[in-house]
Amino acid sequence: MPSEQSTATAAPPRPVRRSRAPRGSLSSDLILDHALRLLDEKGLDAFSMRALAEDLGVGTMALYTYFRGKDELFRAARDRVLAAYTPPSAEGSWDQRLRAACIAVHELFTGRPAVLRLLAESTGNDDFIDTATAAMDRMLALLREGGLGREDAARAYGTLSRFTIGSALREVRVCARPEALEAFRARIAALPPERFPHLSDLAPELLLATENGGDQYEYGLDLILCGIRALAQQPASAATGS
Amino acid sequence: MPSEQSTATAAPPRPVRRSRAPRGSLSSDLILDHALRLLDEKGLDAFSMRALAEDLGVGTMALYTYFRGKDELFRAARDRVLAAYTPPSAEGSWDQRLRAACIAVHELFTGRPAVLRLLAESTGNDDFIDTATAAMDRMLALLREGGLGREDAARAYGTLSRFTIGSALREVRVCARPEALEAFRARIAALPPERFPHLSDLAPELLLATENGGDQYEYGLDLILCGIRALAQQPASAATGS
DNA sequence: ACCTGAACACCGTTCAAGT
DNA sequence: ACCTGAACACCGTTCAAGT
Repeated sequence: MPSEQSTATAAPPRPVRRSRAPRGSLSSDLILDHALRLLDEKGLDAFSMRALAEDLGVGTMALYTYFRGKDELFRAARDRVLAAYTPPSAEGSWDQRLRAACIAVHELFTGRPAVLRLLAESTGNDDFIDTATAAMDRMLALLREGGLGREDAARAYGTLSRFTIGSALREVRVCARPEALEAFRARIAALPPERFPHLSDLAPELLLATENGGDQYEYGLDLILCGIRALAQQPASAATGS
Repeated sequence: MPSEQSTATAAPPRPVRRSRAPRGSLSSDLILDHALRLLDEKGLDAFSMRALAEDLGVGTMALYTYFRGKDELFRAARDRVLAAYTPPSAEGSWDQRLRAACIAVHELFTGRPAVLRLLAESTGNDDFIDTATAAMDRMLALLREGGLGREDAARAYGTLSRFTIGSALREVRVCARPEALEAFRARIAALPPERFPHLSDLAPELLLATENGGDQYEYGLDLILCGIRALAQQPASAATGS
């Protein structure tokens, strides 16, 4: 007789899994691997505990022996991604290194769209993993090395992190989606030029900027770094407009 | 006999609504009013079509005669909020007016936390309401007035909008939540100073910056404006680091 | 037309049970 | 201990029906 498992004559609508999953077939690491793959491929909205279990070929409740629930699983997935962060090699002046560090964080985020959304929506209530804390510490060190005062360093860091999250979010949600880009193009082309003269006039440039998401991040980063450098050359904290 | 409605002797677990809602009791505007109130009070996560219907005292399916579904209702709610935007009065130099316009947008967003999340998660596939488009056009006009080239104006606008969204998100998710602030305080206090020296050293300043979310926005905005002003004084597009 | 409840196909999670 | 299915309390939405 063929080796293929022969008890059922033809598979009815039921899922493919036939028997109990063997005892050691699961682990938190394996679960997280599949969860991140599912998240990257299908997106956060399509993710569910049931879908993840099916992807693993186990019953839904098997997941609950490794994670208290969906939230805990998501936090573990997020930490797994953050742990993968490796700071860029330290070369050049303090601001060049700061620039490189920000870009690395931004790339980490855009590379994991679903995890970015998790991060953006987190209330910051939970502990972060060491690598994330270390990255933060390193950026603060660079800002201090540049000569910024205590308060300026703290606030400049806040500015960089807010811009990085906002930027990565936009890239993931629109720049990286062909349909979204196409919709943007159509919308901007349909605008009545007499009511929105500048928008219509700058349409090609706006489109180009939207298509090249990564470049846009670096462009904005440089604007902020320009302000930070100005801060570094002043004795007191002052970046007020007038 | 008392006036209170007398058919039932004692109300069983069922909801309070007793009879059919009268014919004209509903309207898209009324639905949106309640939806926005619910969204602001309970948050996006607690919102559901069923909860909204109960809040309105109608059956769930009544909502579907006014909106095709949840997405359409959310888009209408978002547009209602965006339509409430009134640009600040035009006074001062171009950069002062740009600053004021950004702050107004930021305040609009932080005032409607749930709608902000909707906006941050939107793929940008859908049309925006006129007021939002007009605000965008006005900002581009100011950047051009400042002397920025076509490409610089487009990209500077992108930078401002990315920072504004990222900043508003952070404020809504952590700065405005006492529990989140408290968690942040506890976390930062528990950090081993020998491993994260700068983070520990700057703990008070980081906390202060997190508590004063709005100030943090203006601080970062000024950093970006500093970069934009530098751009305005140069002939070609150049904000590169070195 | 406007509003309704029942039903369908989902979801996260609890619980008691199998091995 | 590890894994299971059934069940519970949700969800958005379709559908046929009432007025």
